[in-house]
Amino acid sequence: MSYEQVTTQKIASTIQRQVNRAKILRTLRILQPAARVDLARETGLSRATVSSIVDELVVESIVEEIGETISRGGRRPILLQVRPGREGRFAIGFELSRNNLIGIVVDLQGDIVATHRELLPAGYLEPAALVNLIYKQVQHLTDPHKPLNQRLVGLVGIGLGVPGLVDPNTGRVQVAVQFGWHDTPLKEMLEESLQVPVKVMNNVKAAALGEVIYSYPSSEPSPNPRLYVSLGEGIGSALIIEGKLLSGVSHTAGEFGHITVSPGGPLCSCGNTGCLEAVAGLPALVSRYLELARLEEPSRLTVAAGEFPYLTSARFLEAVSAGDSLAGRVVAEAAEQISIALAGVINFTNPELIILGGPLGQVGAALLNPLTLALRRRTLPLPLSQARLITASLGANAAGLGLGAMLISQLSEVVLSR
Amino acid sequence: MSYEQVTTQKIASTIQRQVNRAKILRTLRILQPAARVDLARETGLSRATVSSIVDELVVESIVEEIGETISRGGRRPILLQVRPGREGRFAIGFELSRNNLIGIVVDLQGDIVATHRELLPAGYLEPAALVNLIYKQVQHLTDPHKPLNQRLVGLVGIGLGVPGLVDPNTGRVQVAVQFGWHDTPLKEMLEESLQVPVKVMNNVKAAALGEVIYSYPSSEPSPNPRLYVSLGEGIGSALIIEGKLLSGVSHTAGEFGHITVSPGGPLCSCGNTGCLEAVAGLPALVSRYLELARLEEPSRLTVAAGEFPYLTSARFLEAVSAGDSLAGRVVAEAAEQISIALAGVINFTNPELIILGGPLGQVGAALLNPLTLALRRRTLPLPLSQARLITASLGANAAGLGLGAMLISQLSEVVLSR
DNA sequence: AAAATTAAGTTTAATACTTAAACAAAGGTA
DNA sequence: TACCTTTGTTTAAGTATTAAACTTAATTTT
Repeated sequence: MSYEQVTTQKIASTIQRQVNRAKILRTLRILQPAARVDLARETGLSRATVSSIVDELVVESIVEEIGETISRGGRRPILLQVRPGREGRFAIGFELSRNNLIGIVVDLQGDIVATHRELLPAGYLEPAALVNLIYKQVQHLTDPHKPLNQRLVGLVGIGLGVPGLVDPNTGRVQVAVQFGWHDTPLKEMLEESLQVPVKVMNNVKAAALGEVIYSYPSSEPSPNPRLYVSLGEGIGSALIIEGKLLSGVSHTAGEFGHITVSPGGPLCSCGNTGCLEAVAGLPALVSRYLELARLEEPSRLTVAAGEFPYLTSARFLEAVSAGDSLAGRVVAEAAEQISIALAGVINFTNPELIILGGPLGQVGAALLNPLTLALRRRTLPLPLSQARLITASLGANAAGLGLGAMLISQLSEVVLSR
Repeated sequence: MSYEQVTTQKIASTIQRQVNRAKILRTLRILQPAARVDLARETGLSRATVSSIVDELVVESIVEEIGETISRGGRRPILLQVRPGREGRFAIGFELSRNNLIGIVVDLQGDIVATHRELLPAGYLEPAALVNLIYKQVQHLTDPHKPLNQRLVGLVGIGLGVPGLVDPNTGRVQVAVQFGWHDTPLKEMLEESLQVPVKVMNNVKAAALGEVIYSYPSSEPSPNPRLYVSLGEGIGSALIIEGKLLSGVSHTAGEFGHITVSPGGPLCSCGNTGCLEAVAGLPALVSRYLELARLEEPSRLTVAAGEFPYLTSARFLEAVSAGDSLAGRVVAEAAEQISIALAGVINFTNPELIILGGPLGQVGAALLNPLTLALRRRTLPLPLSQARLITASLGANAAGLGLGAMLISQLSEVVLSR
């Protein structure tokens, strides 16, 4: 296997070495461009050690020299940087949704090097067919100037975000309703096909990782919780602590849509009553809009929203953005309900950052204004004052970026076994 | 300072050494009693390395040889164990409450070696007075057979649980209403007085640590979330992941009592309406009991609960335990409300263990039966099926044990700087 | 312009650890 | 008694780090 021969990184034998390698790589990613002295000063290691490790990293094409800089009264420092693009190390993150497969190449600097979007054929998607599709996309996404058998050189791994319940440790998709999958060993299949490490996880969680990592670029993972909430047809969330996702025993942590916000309220698909999703998921908002319209202003039904059976979530969101006052009211009502669940989670986790994503999460002021007002009522002052509330910014790239960045950052992490 | 000379542990210089030391100590604590071979087999280290590190640990009186065991066809293995009692290393955990200061000595095996309970003088307690009290208790709690200036030899550190808002990193008590403290640097004061490392944290969180650690004794910290909920006058909780407490940006994580469970319900002291604490805190239950009693069965007022002004939380709980049906109804109503908040947190964190503590949390079936029924309605099936619900078991020792065990376990942890 | 100084990076010698392999100790088995 | 096993220790070789010396290459001073 040419891949293994060329890129298998010579495993730094001692833990000491691994720790120092990781330290240097992390420091360089933050300080870059920087000289060996800078790394020595910042890491506390001797210049000799830094030299030795940097040499290793250069041989492994993880780091490169980019010329000298001005002297400050002595030998010129040689500037180093983490190697950008597909010449160095890179990772590919994929997001699978009902209709699309989006692939994103992330380099060592965390930048996007290439993207590819592919429409999926309608109908049932076999796991094996997906593996094939990804195999082909990987060819598209890798360096076209390299010969085919060299394309995977430098690929650290690939990640895949799947809408469904995934065990991120085994990479098995336990349930993916949209595709009718049950206990599908996607990680295994992909690793066999591509011969690179594969990470499979839930797509919302992958998106959360992306939004969180790129919300404070190039900084260290924070020890404080950061929360990502996705508001759309369904409502989900993810909590990230020290750069790691909270997964839970059965990998369902982050379940946000089934928090009870209206005890005794409408019946939810889960069997409980008054779940957030049942009152503030997009389908519920569309129904509520139609209900109010029929009651109060039947004229609207044909103007902004189209005939009764044709009001889709997308059209509803357009109406909100266009400033439709009735739609605005519906969103404001939803904000009230969302605030109940969100205030609970803010009180409970005391996060430093909350990122609102998903179609509804990104409609802007129509949601944010009533939501922040309601949160002020329902949240304890201290945790609320520490929580920055922002809107997601990566769009459809979030999951791919999250997975890519995660794989990249694993290069500068040390895992102490046991 | 004789303390420093005798016990300062010769800092194992390299990271490699630290990691291996920690690995061996952790393994021994689990396998004990065990021979050097066993440790080598289990840790994957060579017998030579194990010998060298064990020798070090014996010199530092952390480990001791306890004689030979039967041969299996060769030289007899020499059994080792972590040194028990105050001859080896030990830690002291204190819990401060309104009326008591409880101190507990925990040894390397996690066992209680000594305890001391002291009634606090009524009235305002100066921080300096507390420091003095603790200083004296430490004398009581250490080995009476040793000369005074040798008593602190082997003391790894002391911990203190305080009812109030504490920054566990700086050890400053930000607010402790019961004692009228504001931004009090207790850790600093105690370290200056005692010359040992001090950890100060919130008492409920310390109790959570204790209950969680001792619920699965001697096992490794789980990567899955474990939740401790304290139900009493106030309602609080703590979430523990990988053996570490979720603290939050402003150290208020775990706030459970101010989750909205009854939107538009009764006004809470925090300003919000329908908080869990406002409807299921003990004062609310007492009021509710009196309300129902007056309405339905005025005769009870003089029987089980005493005259109107004399029904205390304690008496109410006695009535519950005695099987008073009206009190049972009140608790069942509270269980319904608690289930709303708890279901939300179970869905959100997907814990493997939930420990109910606090006076109300431990009343037994009167709470557990309606609570488990309600949880079944409000929680998603998968997370619920994975969550084991148990009752706290350490009583007043929980916080002290938690702090002691935490300090002890830090001996076998490696912190990678930066 | 030569000499002195400064700074970056490399080499070297000393030190610290780990490990495989040899060895010693102390038992069993045939 | 001879031989094998197992535990624990010692030894020699290999891997890493570091302080200090050294090299390289500039700037500053005289």
